[in-house]
Amino acid sequence: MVTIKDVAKAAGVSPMTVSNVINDHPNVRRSTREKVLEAMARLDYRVNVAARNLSKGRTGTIGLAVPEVNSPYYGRLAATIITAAERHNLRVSIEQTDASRENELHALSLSRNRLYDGLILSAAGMRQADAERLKVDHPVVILGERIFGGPVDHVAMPNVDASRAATRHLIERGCRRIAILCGAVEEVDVSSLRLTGYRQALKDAGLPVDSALMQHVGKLDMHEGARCAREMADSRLDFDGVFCVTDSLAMGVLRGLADVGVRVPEQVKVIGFDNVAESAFFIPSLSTVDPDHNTMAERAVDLLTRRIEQAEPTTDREEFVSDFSLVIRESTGG
Amino acid sequence: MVTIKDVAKAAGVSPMTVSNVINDHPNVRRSTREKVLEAMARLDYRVNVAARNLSKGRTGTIGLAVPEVNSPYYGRLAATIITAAERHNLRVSIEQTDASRENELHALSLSRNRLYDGLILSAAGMRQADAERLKVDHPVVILGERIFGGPVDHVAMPNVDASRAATRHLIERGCRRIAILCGAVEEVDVSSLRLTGYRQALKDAGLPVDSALMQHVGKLDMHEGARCAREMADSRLDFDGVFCVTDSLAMGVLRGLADVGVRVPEQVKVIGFDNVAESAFFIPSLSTVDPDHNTMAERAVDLLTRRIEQAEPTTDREEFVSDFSLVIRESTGG
DNA sequence: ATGAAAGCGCTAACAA
DNA sequence: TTGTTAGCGCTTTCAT
Repeated sequence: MVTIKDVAKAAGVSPMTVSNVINDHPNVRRSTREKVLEAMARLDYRVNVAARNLSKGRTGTIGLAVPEVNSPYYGRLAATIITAAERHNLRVSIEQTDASRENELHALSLSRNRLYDGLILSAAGMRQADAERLKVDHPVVILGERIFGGPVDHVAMPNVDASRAATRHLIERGCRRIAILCGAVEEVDVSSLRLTGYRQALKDAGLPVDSALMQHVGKLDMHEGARCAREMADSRLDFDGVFCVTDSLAMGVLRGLADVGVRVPEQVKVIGFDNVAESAFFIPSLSTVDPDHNTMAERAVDLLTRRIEQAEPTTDREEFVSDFSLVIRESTGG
Repeated sequence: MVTIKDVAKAAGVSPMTVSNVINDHPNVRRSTREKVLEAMARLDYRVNVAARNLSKGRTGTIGLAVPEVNSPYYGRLAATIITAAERHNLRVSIEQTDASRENELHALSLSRNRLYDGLILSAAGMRQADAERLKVDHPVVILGERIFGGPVDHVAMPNVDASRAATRHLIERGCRRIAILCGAVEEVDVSSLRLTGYRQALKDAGLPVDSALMQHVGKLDMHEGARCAREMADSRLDFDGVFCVTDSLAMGVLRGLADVGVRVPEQVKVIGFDNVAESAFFIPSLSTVDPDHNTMAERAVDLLTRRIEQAEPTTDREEFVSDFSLVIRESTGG
């Protein structure tokens, strides 16, 4: 293993000078720099990042805890975050939490073990009551709709407004009996917030809010969407529109409705939330809400790096809510 | 920051004893262990992983270089690898290469920087001629169909056999003019190998190999699949079956054919390769090849950890090819 | 069973 | 501009 000392010896300088060259410090004479670079190349020297980290008290890595990386939504999030982190010269280590509270807390403790310089936690299992657990000695940015006003920076979606807009769109397209597919509604989360927007839109339009039209599923995935859609149709529930709180659910619904011969958008119109890549290619293509993923991911990384680089901890907290836009496709009549 | 020394002082023992406790070494008296554990808890001590890594010459992290994490195929691969690595107490740091040769070589150099204990490289840009570049001083496992017989362990898919089986399936379902959608065929890669299987199946069945039916696209993604399918239909190419070398391409093809009013499977049958999650939910659902992702990912991690743990480097190399199965769905007539 | 010494490879702070 | 010193927090080795 070639060390900085070996290079120093080979170049006839001190280890410190080699370090200065490696780190592009200004006070190195051009000729010295060249000598050192030549020696580095000749010996095929590589910095030992562990040693540098120990010395600097940094790891150069941030953690990203998401429920699962293999989903259109979190996959895209992870991809964007990795790319954004690269620009700050940070690597991203991924933790899959399976949306469990315990695993999310575990990810927090890993960041406390100084494995990461900071953690981006996409909370899906923790509750508002766990907010205090976010107070760790390393920077944390939280993503998602489970914890608001916590002790750390937070990036969220415009859940209520966007859901209201999505539902309003269905109404404008003539739907009068609009179902919503969401998860269990116990406390503040994706489902409860989007349900609120849905209710608001109905109220705005003077439509009744019928609890028979609120369908609660176990997981917000394609399987559940398909199953639920088939059940709704089989049970002869009267509905002409469906707002799904995620695109995965919505794609499942499209499949489920096709299974039982319900035509979309002629008989039932469907809209989702997330604008995942596949939604444009589904048949029919899926109308949806685009919450500006890129900005969200970049904002999260920016907030985190700001905290990492900031010398003294401060108590100000930033709450960032992204913009959104409606993407109208075939599933609501183009 | 609480260090091992602080704990030692608090517990009235030496730092070494604390270290022994942390690492579950046997030679520690029970009472001593308890004292130390108590002190650790009281001071809220956390090991400094960077320091441990420097000392041990390990990082506890492996690198995973994939073209992009936000694709159904690589997302699933990443998810499975992260889970498998967890079982070995390894974290996974993800590098996105965008399938570029340069970025893949860069990932190799990062692993040389001792950032990772080892690297799983899903090669999509490197060429057979680059095989020698895989000879680095840290363990590497290569995934994919670009480099065979290189200097490192290799995990691959049963490309030729599986493609042959997929094409044969189309023939058995009555197709006689079967198109193939693949990328540019310059050297050994996904496209060339699967094209070989396609040719073999045609030959087996005594069908002519018509180069007009071989469609080459730029990227193996949904956009290109849709575009190509529309062009094939618009150009009045005569075909009654399509074998797509990836599911992403195939989902695009389903969309493209729908755009121009071609019915699947009645007029044209379509089969893909990968069995990504979405393929079961597409309308029509997509027949495809399932290459046993889990085994592949686990095998890759197993091979890598074996190398990491092996004291002396050896020159034996393992070439692992996964099993496959055909998944028959609506797009080929159920 | 426990501890002392040395060092992993690097960099911050200061000295020359 | 360059070099010296002194660690970063941990583990390995060897002594006790």
